[in-house]
Amino acid sequence: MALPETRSEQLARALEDDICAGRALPGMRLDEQVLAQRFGTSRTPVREALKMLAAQGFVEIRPRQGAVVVGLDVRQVLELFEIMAVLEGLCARLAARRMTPAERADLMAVHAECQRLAAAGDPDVYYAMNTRFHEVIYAGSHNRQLEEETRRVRNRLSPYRRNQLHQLGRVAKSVQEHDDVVRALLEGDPDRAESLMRRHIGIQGDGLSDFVSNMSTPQAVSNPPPALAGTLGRPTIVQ
Amino acid sequence: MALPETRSEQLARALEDDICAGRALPGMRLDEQVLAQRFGTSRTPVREALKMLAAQGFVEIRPRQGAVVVGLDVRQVLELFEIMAVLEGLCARLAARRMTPAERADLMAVHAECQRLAAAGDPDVYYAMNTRFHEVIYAGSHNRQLEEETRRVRNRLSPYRRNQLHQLGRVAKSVQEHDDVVRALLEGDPDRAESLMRRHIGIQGDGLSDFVSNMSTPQAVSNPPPALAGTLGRPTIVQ
DNA sequence: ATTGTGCGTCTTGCATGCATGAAGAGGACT
DNA sequence: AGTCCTCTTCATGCATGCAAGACGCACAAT
Repeated sequence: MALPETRSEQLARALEDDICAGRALPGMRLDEQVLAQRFGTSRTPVREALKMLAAQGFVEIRPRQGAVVVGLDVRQVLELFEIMAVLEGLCARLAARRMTPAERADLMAVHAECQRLAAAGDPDVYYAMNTRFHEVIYAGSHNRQLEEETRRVRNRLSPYRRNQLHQLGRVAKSVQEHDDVVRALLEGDPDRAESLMRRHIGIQGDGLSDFVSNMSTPQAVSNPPPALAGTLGRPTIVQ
Repeated sequence: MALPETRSEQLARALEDDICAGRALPGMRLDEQVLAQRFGTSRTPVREALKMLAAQGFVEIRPRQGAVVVGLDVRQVLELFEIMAVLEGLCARLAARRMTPAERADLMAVHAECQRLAAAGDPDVYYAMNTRFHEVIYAGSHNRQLEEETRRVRNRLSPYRRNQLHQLGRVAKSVQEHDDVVRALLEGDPDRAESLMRRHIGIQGDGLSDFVSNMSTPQAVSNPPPALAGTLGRPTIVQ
């Protein structure tokens, strides 16, 4: 069954992964030849992969000037968070109505695991389980398009979220908010589930200023509006 | 200033336009060579354009089997409408808080024009102005990412919306709903604006059954899950 | 010292060539 | 007759080649 995957798709996934995982930092130049050599192919599939990533907003291709990992400034990140909040909110709303008993059990299990890891204290380990928690809810929406869309926005934001949980008390707060969401979901209350999830994702009140001040951690070369992107945070040549 | 546009970008825009405008119907085969000839280029930029469109969900590329315009089945269309509703809802919410006086004036002008055209009676003419109405609200959100995202989903749905307004009384209803939204926007009531917009976009109650029964108008070759897509609505070879 | 000009180098954008794998036609066999 | 198999044909996936545009540097002029 395993449908054959073309090189360009493999490359696109690999590069997207590099970006999401923070191995390719915003502003980093993606040289076609270098990538081609790195992956042992010609430039053609590399170019196709870059085009795909560009179409999804992960990289920016300036004609005749090559591709760089998109660097979002504070404003753009906040914009994406606004989107993320409603998408995840919709996931929760739909999940409240549509999750099967098996999915509900799954949710509870993952949530319990989250609680356990939160108590354990390592934010990075918690982060992984936190991701799974949200994934369960995406799936629970029974809306594939929404699932993909939400995941895509999440991935675009991921370089900027890594450190979010390292703030003091953030993990505990996160898991508490999860708890509220889970309750609403299991009670089948779509309105409350949506509203709670939106609050959970949205950066509000203190969270906002905390986030903004901690942001620009991944050397965010602001690039699109000002035609600089190479003046201050000089596009590091990728290995 | 006019930044140079590469062939592949031109092609991508042209093809997306063909799809949105219904000139390229769902299920239609997009032959690389034919397109290359049609646009007077080699296959390379055509391939890159197709990859971009694939990354955005407009076409589907099955390895070694070429690209086809994505055909959405009823379920997928409804899924996208669910997304669309919250995205447009968010636009309205943000617009209610953020629109400048000039933008508000713009909104009123376009709305008035909508009312005029609705009374005039031609659904297709109204459709164009209706699009502008929504665009004004996208812009009013002052959230570029949201604007693009919403427009993208809208475009994906456009082949399936064309006939929606041809239903008896739909135009009148649409313009009435606009009126409610406008009122909430101008009063600066984000909650109401969002909620009204969600209802406006969402297909609910009668709207749903009406829509579903009228759907599958563009010969929607359901393709992704079942590996057929070529059995019933045989991929028409594009000119 | 700073700014403007010209050249050289390099990367990108696109064209072309070739091999692999898929769809279809035709025939043999059940 | 229907089914399976083989062979042919052809489109796709990828590699390579080539020209144009961008960047950097040196040098000259102010």
